[in-house]
Amino acid sequence: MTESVASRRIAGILREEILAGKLTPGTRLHQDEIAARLGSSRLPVREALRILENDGLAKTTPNRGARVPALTLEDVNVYYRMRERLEPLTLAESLPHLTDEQVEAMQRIQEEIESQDDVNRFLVLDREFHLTSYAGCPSEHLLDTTVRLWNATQHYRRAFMQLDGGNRAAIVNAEHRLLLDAVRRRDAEDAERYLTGHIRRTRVELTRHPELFERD
Amino acid sequence: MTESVASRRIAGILREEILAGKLTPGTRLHQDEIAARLGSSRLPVREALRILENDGLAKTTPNRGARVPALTLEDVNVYYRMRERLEPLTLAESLPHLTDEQVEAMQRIQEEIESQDDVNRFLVLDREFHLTSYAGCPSEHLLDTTVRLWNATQHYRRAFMQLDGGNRAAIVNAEHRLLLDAVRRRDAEDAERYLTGHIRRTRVELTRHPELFERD
DNA sequence: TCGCACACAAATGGATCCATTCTCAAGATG
DNA sequence: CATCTTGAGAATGGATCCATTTGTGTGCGA
Repeated sequence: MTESVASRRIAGILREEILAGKLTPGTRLHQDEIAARLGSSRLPVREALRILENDGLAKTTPNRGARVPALTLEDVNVYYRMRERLEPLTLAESLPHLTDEQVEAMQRIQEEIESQDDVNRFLVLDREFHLTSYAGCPSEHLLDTTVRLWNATQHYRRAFMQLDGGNRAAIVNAEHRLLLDAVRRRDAEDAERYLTGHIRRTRVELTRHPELFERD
Repeated sequence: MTESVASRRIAGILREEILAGKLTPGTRLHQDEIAARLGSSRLPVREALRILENDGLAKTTPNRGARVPALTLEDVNVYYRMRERLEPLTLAESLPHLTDEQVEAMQRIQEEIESQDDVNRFLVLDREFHLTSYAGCPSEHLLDTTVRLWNATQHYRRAFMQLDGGNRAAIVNAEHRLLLDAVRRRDAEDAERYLTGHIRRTRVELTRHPELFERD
């Protein structure tokens, strides 16, 4: 068993299911059902739900159980503006510690992004591209916070891409190319600028589609 | 009973004790001892520790229990730089929704800050001053993240103030006055600038005292 | 026919008990 | 004499059982 503690194992499984889109916002997370499905008692499930709550992937109400949070347009807008401010810091912290191998990995990921057009594959690769650029960040807490923001908004990125994903590939690729070049040069100032613009443009486009979100 | 759920009640009590300095970084959090002290079984204590972990006020290692995290100078430095980027956003979001009564409350708090010189009282009032300025923030998540950053660094602010708190009161008061004036004018640009400077100056001074932190 | 109330069912919260893992110290062995 | 091993004690992790709360459905009354 790779993960010795059941609660972390269960949290990991549920996290993957939520990020993969199998559990969508609004879905009720029944303790009994999850415990039976994953072969444990309800106790580690309860702890797993707390862990997911920390990740922003579950929201529990006392005596009323847990759900995958359904965000409003305003919620997602704020998440993205937090990302615009925080992720450039994460990247700047990471840059000096990034190895040449990691930069080459980003290069290969970007090439694969440009050579295919499956939406779900893009989501995986895009996440990998950016998280690789943060891999050198020496602050565990900053990195965790960054990943949390990615996770909490993952569903809405997917919904947006499935809406009209293809026609913006050229813009994304140009942004990634500029970002990658700045990273390769270890130029934090340029990298921060391109990253901020990348996140901001995505936010603006994403919030043009109110139909993707909960009503207030 | 004001708090119907035991785990939240216990988490609240422990949070207060940590913020008040009764439980210092490095302190081991024994499930049995806490359960006995607060009159419950170990189960809600375990959930409370998870809740505190989300707040950055506890860190649990599988099979080895929980401790109040002891931060290094680099950790606190990063926390503060996250604050420099995030809190101006929180304040800008809050500003349009702040009531005149809340601005007056900030005024009264600042006056009390200037009229006394007890370190612990200052810590409480300073926290109240800033959190009041964020009270209008419509995004629960952004506000929670902000409070988390405050909580996680609270101990080191106290240690710093107890070191040589008094002689910097004039600077803090000037910064607060400028911030309060910008808030009263609902001037987000000025408010963000003064707030960023306030946090940054505190970080620079704080990190001049490596003796306050864990060695790496 | 509509509305309120009571009751039953289902899900979560908490307590107790058992299993597992880690720590630490004492003793044996090279 | 140092180091590795082993075992006892203690603390955490997990399972089962019971209590409490919530939500829903049915039946009675107006």
